[in-house]
Amino acid sequence: MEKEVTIYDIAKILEISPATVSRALNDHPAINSKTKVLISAKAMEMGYRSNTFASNLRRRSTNTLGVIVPRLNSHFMSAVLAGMEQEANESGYNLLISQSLESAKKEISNAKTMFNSRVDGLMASVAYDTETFEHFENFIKKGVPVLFFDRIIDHPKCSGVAIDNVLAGYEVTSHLISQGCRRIMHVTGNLKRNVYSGRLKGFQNAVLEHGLKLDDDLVVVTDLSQEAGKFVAQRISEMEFQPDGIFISNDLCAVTCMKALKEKGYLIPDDIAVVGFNNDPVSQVIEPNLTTVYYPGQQMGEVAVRSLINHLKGTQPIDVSETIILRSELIIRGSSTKMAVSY
Amino acid sequence: MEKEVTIYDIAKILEISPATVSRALNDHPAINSKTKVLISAKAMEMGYRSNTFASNLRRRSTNTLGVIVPRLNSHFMSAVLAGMEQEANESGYNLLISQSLESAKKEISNAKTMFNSRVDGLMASVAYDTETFEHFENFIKKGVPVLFFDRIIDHPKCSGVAIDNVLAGYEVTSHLISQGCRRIMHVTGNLKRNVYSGRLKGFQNAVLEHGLKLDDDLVVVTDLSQEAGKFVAQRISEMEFQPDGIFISNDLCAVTCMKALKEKGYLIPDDIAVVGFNNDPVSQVIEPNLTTVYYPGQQMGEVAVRSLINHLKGTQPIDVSETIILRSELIIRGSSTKMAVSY
DNA sequence: ATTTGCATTGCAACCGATTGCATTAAATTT
DNA sequence: AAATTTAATGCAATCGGTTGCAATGCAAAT
Repeated sequence: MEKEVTIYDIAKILEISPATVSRALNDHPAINSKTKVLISAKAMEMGYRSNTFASNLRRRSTNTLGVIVPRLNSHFMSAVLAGMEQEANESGYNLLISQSLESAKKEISNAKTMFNSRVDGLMASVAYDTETFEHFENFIKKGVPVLFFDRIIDHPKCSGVAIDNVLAGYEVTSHLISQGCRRIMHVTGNLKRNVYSGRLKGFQNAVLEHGLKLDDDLVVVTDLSQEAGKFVAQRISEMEFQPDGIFISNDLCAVTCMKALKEKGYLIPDDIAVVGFNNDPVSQVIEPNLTTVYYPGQQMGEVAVRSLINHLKGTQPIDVSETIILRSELIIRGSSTKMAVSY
Repeated sequence: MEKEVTIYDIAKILEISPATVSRALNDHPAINSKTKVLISAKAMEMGYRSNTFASNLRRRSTNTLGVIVPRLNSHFMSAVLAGMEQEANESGYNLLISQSLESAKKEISNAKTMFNSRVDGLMASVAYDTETFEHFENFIKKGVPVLFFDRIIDHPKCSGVAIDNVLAGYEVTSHLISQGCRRIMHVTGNLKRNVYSGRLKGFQNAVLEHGLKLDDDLVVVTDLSQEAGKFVAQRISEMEFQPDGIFISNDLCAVTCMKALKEKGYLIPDDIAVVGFNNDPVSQVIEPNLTTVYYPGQQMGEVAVRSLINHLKGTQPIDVSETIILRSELIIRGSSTKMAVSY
């Protein structure tokens, strides 16, 4: 273990005060530019590196943003994280990432860790079964901005970045109806989460608006896992009045369901049209290709970080929360395009 | 912004010294157990939270592990990260994650950030075009352990976690040969990276061992992107002596290639058998399902963290580097199973 | 020549927890 | 009862930057 070079070492060698060294290295305006050059050259030469802790301790900020996501290993989330990382990195912030594994308990524990690590800001996409808000309240009390993304919680003091899930759900459903579907099933996740309740809402709006009937049997709440996809296919095959269209709130689940339906002999889209959500790579591999909703994960991550940093820098007042709605896009592919549409 | 509670506040109220408070909270053996109870109760009551920076500054350690990956948004990487996060979390460590986007330059800059953040240990999977080792050298000089995973660099002072790529490449190729393939193409990535050079080596070994001919035309170095998949399909269709099997070192690329080949009228596996690598979800969606090599991302992440922490805790001496080889598994599916094998 | 103003730099007190060493009180031994 | 351990706590220095305020020097203004 080598000894670290400190600003005191530099100061001693150059016979100036540590304060000047500190200011010079931080490009403080009161320092003569020649002195700055001299100091930074020496610092470089001596292999100096700033001690973040000493700095953080004194400045009371960490230059670190916390992120809590349900799962790291989903196509969408990794896109979000990639965007966050890129944007944070460009602004000189670090990212502290943890996953709740869809458990409220772990989310609370993660939040506590982030809190103790004194992150400057927190970004979270909440777990399936999160009910309370208490673990975020601490941050707000201390003036640490909290921003939700994708799975957001509506709170007057928290910003949010999401898509218009109601609209997306509405568009998907309208599309299915325009393709001739009259009995559409909707497979969704925990309705506590805005993403799922919103899409359901959009689904219901579209169904009603087109004069179709809402049928409780046609709304299936699952965990949207691949197993759930198989389960849904099985359930459909056992139904008396089978649906002619399905809207599944997750591509991986939708694809598994399609595979199972195909195995049971259903023709897609003729017997049953299918639409997913997320534009996961698998949607372009399944035959026929899966109609889905694209929404920009990478961009969502970038926007979230940018918004949070604006708050931190005071560009945006901290007590003004904003909700940013990103555009989503229905991508129509073979799984929902009935060739002969008869009205 | 509320005022933070410090050990001094607790000390003042209880009329004891801050030193005792500090020791009590850290469960120091020299402190009376009744005093401990008293102090921690008071700390809890006052909403005390330890200031990590003050502590880090004094203790000269951060409880943080750095991770540098080529890309966050790949199925494999997110599995690795999920594993790392879980294991680190359980051991009380935080994760600082950044991506190089396959650029050596960004990797170097990321390494510098990690270095300045004084991570206790570093885990890295190197970028496509990384040539130098210098940016890791700094860590080693300071006694910070560096561990490579998946895309590893062989260095006497660094540990590594990976699979046996030579063996995996050998198994894939032998399998294709056993299915009757006699002219096998291998599509791979930058050969500077062990994962690709290893698999190529295994490929070559298998080809030679079975008395087949090595043909330079049949080894294609690409970036393994989806575009590369299309490109390969095009190239095959233009070849005079076309291959009857392809081994592509990445599932997403392989799947795109398969799709393109199917569009061109090739029958898979009968005209051309295809094998990928990684067991990405798409491999089970493409028709026919893609034969591939599974290797445990989540587990790789867990093992990496555990190994690093063992080094840190001194369980494992820091100057003893180890290379852990995880088992990979060939998963045979339809894309490479020629029904009638004729010898 | 004296005053005023500005540009630089230094002093010294923080930030909050940790820890070697000293101290005190209580328990044990002789 | 005196001497010696042992247990428990306190003192004060330390980790390395940061920053309000004071001090210095020199040029411009009066």
